[in-house]
Amino acid sequence: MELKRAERRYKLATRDYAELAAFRYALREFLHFSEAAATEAGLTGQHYQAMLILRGWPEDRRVTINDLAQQLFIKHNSAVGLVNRLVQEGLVVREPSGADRRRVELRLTGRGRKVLAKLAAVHRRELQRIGPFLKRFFTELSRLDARQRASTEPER
Amino acid sequence: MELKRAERRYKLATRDYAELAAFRYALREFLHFSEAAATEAGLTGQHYQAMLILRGWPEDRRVTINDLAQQLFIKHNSAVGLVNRLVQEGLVVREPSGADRRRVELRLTGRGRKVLAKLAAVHRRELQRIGPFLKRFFTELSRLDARQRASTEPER
DNA sequence: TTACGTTATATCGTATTGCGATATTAACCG
DNA sequence: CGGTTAATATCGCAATACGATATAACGTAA
Repeated sequence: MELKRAERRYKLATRDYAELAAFRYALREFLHFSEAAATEAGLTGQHYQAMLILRGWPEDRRVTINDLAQQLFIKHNSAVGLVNRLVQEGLVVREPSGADRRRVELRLTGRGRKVLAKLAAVHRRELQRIGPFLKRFFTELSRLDARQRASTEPER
Repeated sequence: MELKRAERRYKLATRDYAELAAFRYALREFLHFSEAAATEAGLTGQHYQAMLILRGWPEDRRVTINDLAQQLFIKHNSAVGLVNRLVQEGLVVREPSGADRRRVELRLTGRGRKVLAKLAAVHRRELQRIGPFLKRFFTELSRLDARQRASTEPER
C-alpha cells in the first residue's frame, strides 16, 4: 500500500514506541519518587511544587493566587483550594496586598522553608541520578531521526 | 548558628530553587501538552500512556493488567478501571490468556494503533523540541554541584 | 484428590482534587 | 459616579485512584 510522504515520515517502529515508553516510565518514576518524598514529609506533590514556586520566585516580587495557577497549569479556583490546604498545614501564609487589595500575596512560613529545604535537596540528588539517562534519551532521539531519514529517503 | 556538615552540603540558594522550579515547570508544560494532545484525540493522558506501553512491549509477550499497573505506578484495581475505559472506547481488547486463565492479556485494536501512531509522532516532535533545554538543565545541575563544592570546602 | 496458600482480576464505597458556574470585592476608566 | 474588568472565593459535580473485599484459577503437598 502506498503511503504519503507525510505519513511515512511519522511512521514509528516498535523500537521507537519502546523508547517513548521508557521515557514516560522514567518520568513516572521520578514523579512517583517526588510524591513519596512529599508524603514522607507530610504533604503532597502539589504542595511541594507550589512551595518550590514560592521559594524560587524573584525575591523582589510576590506570588499571587493567579501566578500560582498559571505556573501549575491549573485554574485559579483550584489554586485557591491548594492554598487553603497549604495554609491549614502551616506551610504558607496569605498576605493581602497593600497596593492592590484584591490580590493575595503568598509567603512561605519558617516551617514551610524548612520542610522545603530538605525536600528540594532530596529532589536534586534524584535528578542528578536520573540526569544521565534522560540526556542519553534525548541524544538518542535526535540520532534516531537521522537514521530514519537515511533509511527512508533512498526508497523514494 | 552552627550548621552540621551534612546540612551545609544541602543548603540551596534562591537560584537553585529557581532552577528546580524551572525544571518542574518544563515537566508540567510537557505533561500539559501531552494531556491536551490526548484530549484532542478524544482520550486522556492515562489512555495514551497505557497504549504506549502496550505498543512498545516486546512483541513476543503480552501485557497483563498487573504489568500495566506496575508500569503506571498505580494499583491493580485502578488498572482494571483504566482498561475498562480503554475497552469502552474501542482502543483495547481483553483477551483471556490460554495458558493461565486467571490472566487477561491486553491488545490494541486497529483503531487504537491508529490513534496512538499520531499521538506518538506528535509527542516525539515535542520531545525533540524541549530536549535541548532539559539537557542543558541536567548539565547545569552537575556543574552547579562543582561550584558549590568549590565555594564551601575552603570554609571548613 | 483434597485442602490450602498464592496469584490475578474484579467490584464496591470512599476520598481527593480539579473544574465550571457563580459570587464578591476592588480597581480602573470614561 | 456607573459600568467594565480583574482577583479571589464558594459551591456542587465529575473523574479517578485507592483500600478493602470478593472471586476464580493455579500450584503443591499430604
